[in-house]
Amino acid sequence: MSIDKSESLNFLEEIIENDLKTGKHGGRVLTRFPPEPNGYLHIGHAKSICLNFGLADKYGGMTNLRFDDTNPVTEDVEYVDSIKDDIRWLGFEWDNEFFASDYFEQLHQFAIKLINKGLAYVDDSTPEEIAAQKGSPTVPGEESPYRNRTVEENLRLFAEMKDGKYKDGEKVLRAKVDMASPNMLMRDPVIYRIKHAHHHRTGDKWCIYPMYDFAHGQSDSIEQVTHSICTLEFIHHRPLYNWFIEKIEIFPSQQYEFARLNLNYTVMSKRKLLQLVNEGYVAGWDDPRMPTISGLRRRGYTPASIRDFATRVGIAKRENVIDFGLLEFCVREDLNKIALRRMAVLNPLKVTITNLTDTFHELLPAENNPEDPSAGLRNMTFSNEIYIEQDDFMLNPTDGFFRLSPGSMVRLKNAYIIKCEDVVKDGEGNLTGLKCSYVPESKSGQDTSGLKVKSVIHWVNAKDCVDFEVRLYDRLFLVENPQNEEGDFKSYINKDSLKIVDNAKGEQALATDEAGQYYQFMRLGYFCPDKSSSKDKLIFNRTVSLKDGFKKK
RNA sequence: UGACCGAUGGUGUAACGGUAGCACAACAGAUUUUGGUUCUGUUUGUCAAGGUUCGAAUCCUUGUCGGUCAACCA
Repeated sequence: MSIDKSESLNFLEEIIENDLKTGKHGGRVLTRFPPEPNGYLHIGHAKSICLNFGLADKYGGMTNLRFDDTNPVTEDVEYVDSIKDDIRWLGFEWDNEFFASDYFEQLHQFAIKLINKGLAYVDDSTPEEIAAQKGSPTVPGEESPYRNRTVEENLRLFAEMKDGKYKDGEKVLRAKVDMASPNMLMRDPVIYRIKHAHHHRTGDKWCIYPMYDFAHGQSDSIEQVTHSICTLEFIHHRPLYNWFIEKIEIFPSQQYEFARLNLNYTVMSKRKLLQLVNEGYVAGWDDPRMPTISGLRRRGYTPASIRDFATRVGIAKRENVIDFGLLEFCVREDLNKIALRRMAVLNPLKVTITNLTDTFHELLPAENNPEDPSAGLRNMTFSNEIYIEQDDFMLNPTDGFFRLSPGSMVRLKNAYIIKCEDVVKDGEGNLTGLKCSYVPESKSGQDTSGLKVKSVIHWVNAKDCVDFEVRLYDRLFLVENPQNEEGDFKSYINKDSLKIVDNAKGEQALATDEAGQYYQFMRLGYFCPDKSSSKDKLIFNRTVSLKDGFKKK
């Protein structure tokens, strides 16, 4: 718990530091992360997780994980498990694991207490009638004809609701607040509804379930959460949150709101992400193009890079759209320090070294990571037949292209300088290979040739390289803000967001490295094995390309 | 024709009445056996109009613009 005056604080840190200073809650800080188990977590949740756990960590507090499972029809244990996996993978461990459904008994008692205080009533109106009673933001609501039932009648009816005497939708319990409030949420909100549905934890014990507003704040209060942090759209719920806590007379947790994360070229609502999954636009919640935590993990993002991103985007109350490039910056920065360097060629072009015999074989040492000498060296094999990248050769080089072209020289990374002597074409005039000579005295680290070349390119030994598949990903959407465009957001999906390269060639180490590595394929980008990759069929996902300093016109 | 929240470079975010700073992006240069990394430098900003004050991004007023709210979702 260090409070450094010179560091700038976000508004939540200011609130907490002020609470600490005034001794509120005896200096205790308790936050919570409250997902509903009805979908997978996404990068926006990661921001919230980092915020809640980060704040507790910074100020010596604790964080609970609480599943907000008050709607059994959309929730499932599959989601509970994935959420826990994702939080742990991000690097956080919660102090307590709770479920709002743990509190159904207490919540039920709270409802009875409100009825007894004349602050809640059973309403027989239909959903349409209730909606009509609510009025509109500019027109005050009108009271339900059932609003003034006696306490005894409300108690009896509510008990009958609980006992399953009524069908779904037949009756609801409403809080008696103020039908004329300018805040729509205060116009006698529904707090309990009948759902004869099986709950993933309480089974068939209940057929009435509390609404969000009647569960969230009370759950915070039961746990004695001090700082209940949520996103901006809940700001209108705060008066209700406080009203229930005041009327039920329980621990005064307080709600604070911050702006949710928006990322350009993607969507960030569980409902929309679910559509992409269900309608087959992506391969699943963990498709590497998805902004889900599981998708980013499969794509090759590191936990550290996501935490760093969550810090860099900042915490404030204004709407924001973060450039996807910032996420890419964060992952490149992390991967640059830890990724093993390997050589791979995505679009192979055969090169025959003319002044080397067919039996020539040499081992050449190569650094595993120039940013980290402790990563050591591995050997690459070299022979008279290699593959280079097609993009590294131009028959008629444009201005500023300083790789290989007829007559030019480049260095093969960690190996020798070669000179392009001739091109090989098939019967139809298509380029099928190159003939190059190598300079024996130009060996990497022992170069006595005195030659200076403008470029260094990657390569693999054609005699022992491994074949594999590479999946290249691009942004999922063609427009920056798909949900703000006309029509269906799915019509803006980028059809070319996945490109499969099935004839990539890699150096032998790729076949023998232990699983689960983060790689940089030299000059190409950062890659990781896909979860479907096996010894028999290697498959790599491109996490992100390297920054390209060579801007082609 | 309501209520609430917000407005600082292209994008984010600081400055808490006293020099508008930082990061990403962009651009230029240096270094480089990855056109990567690293390093240096440059461009770009306080929504508007009034007011308070010696002094306003900051306080006040009005306006403008953006967001949110009318699920038996969370």
